[in-house]
Amino acid sequence: MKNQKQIKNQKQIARELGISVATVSNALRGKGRVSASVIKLVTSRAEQVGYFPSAAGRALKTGRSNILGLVVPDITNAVFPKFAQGVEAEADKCGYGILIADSRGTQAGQNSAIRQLIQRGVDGIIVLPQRCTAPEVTSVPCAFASTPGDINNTVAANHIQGGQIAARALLDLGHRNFLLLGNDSESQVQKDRIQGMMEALEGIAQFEVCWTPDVFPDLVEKNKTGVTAILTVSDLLALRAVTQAERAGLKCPQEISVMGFDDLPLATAVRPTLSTIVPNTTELSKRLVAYLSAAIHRDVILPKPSLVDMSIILRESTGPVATHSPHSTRRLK
Amino acid sequence: MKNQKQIKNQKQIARELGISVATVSNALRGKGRVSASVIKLVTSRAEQVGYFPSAAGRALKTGRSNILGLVVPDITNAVFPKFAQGVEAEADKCGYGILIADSRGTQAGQNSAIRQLIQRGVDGIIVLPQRCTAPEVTSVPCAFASTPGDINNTVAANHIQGGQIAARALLDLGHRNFLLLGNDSESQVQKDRIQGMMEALEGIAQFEVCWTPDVFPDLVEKNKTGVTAILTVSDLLALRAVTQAERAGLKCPQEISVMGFDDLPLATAVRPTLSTIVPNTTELSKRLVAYLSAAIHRDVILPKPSLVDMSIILRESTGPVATHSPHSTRRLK
DNA sequence: CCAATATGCTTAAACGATTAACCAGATCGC
DNA sequence: GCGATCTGGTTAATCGTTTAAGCATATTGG
Repeated sequence: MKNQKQIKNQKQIARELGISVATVSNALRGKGRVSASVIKLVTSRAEQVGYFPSAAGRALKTGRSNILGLVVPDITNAVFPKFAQGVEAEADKCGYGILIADSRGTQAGQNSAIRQLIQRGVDGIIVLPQRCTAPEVTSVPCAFASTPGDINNTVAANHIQGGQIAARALLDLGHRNFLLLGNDSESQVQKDRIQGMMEALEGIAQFEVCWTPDVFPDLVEKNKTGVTAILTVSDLLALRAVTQAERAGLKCPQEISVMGFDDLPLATAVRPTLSTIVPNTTELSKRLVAYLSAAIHRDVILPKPSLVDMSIILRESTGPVATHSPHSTRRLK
Repeated sequence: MKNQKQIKNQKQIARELGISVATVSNALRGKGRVSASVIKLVTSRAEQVGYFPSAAGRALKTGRSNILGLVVPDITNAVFPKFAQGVEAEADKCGYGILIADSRGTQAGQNSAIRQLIQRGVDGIIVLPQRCTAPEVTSVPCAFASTPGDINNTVAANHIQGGQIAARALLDLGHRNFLLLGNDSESQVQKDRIQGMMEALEGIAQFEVCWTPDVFPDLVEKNKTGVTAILTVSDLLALRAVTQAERAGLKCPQEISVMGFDDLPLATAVRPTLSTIVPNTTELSKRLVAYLSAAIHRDVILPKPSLVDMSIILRESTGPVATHSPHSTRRLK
């Protein structure tokens, strides 16, 4: 019995049941006027033969593919996975699939990725912008998930506020002399995080900002000059700071506290585990998908960029400032 | 001047040029019989109005979407990004887009993800299987990128060989007493890696296998019993081993060598930088996409699973075994 | 009891690209 | 000079779904 005919479309179901394709379509979509009995008949038959509507056919007629594009500057960036997971889950809830594209770190790549996605028929695009590059005019709705300091921003994690709570947490622990570590002074995200830290420290504590694209500061030296807390813009930098410090005999957190950013998986794998600032990717994803969904259906266009606060996770790499004077030089031999 | 009419399709171009849509299609695709002059006319006009073929229209007619699905067990798994990047780049070269789906770590999730992708009209699917689960019968070609020990495997990184070269590198450095560290004894990938290590060590060196889902072994204790080298199944485990050892005053690599796996970004962020085993994701991606592409076009179906060798990167976390007896107890104060 | 409305379904026309089939005019072989 | 072939197109059908419009039959209001 050749029970599984290859072609399972509305036409086949219609023919088998002796009704028209329009009725099949209406019955399955719950539109038009179809009797309850026919609806039951059609749906059960569809279920039975394993029918599902052709994405291409539907897309052609409706002009919607139910697919969103996601453009990331660099997939291997450690922040990407959590974000992608959030977006994928949220999109899935709303009936959207996610088509990914890597902009390969350049503005040209970003534009070409966006064009490609449009040509593939996506209904909307979420862009994690590279260097705050201005979006080209596009024929589909586009959400830019950037940072507060980016003018093109649509929805963003509040990196400035993240920097602030990082600094405040260590102020609360008694620290008054900070080293602020970044590794890419061109990155708006990093600039915003550092800015937040500086805002919170200004007038209350001493601090020094250090951009370390290649050369890493001598932490023992810094500690001798009084630094007891290091605020970094990423868990990777925090990891480097912690391991470098411990290797040089500087105990973390007893002698020096280190704060990371992003809560990467490594944060709990390393000892001491890293205190860190974590973006609310779930909420971010929700707003991004909701924004696009609204824009696609031309319901409402939210005009102003919205910010999602970050939260803090205190683990082992941060602690109260040592009770003895932080300026004391320690065991000179 | 309303130069940019919204609708840019073949019909519009045909009308404007006074020719038929068939000729437009033929001219653009280089099929059929069209004079050189008309081809130039059509292509330049298409260029001018920014025409590109509708993905839905083409997909409907040709039955191909030029989109591949990618099912991953867990996007936040740190191995994913590099793999996704390779697949995306390779797919892009072949004219395919990548639709991602997260199987949320369960077999049910995996099956539902596959079904979803099929319903979205993908031409083929790449699956990173969860726990070596058997694939459902699918209506589209499916490539399983698993591990040598998986029976459903299509193309895989040779995790067994990876374990072997990890072990041999440390044997070459003089080590003869090993600790093998895994954290998920149900994972076929981890089992294969450990198996490779054991194969290389068997009869040559002493070793102990330790699965650490939660409790981590006391490395100082192990070192006292003679262990000088730790082989792990992941960079995260290696990171934990290194930092735990250094915290306990056990110098790496002077007193203990640690080998990671996968070459995650953290491998170069931590001090000492991690020696690690790195899969050739580029080659893997190439073979996977090539396999699917062939299967889609019903050209050739490669029958036997193929394996891609891994390579080793030696950094700071591994070194020659200490010249003094490894069994010596060290500075008991 | 008849017009108005509701119900349940069918017909047919899209959506945009592809492609088999056809056709007029030019060219060619012999 | 005439059938055969080639050239450069056109016509029309098709992919699978959606949806406006149409058309019976049944139901209701007054």
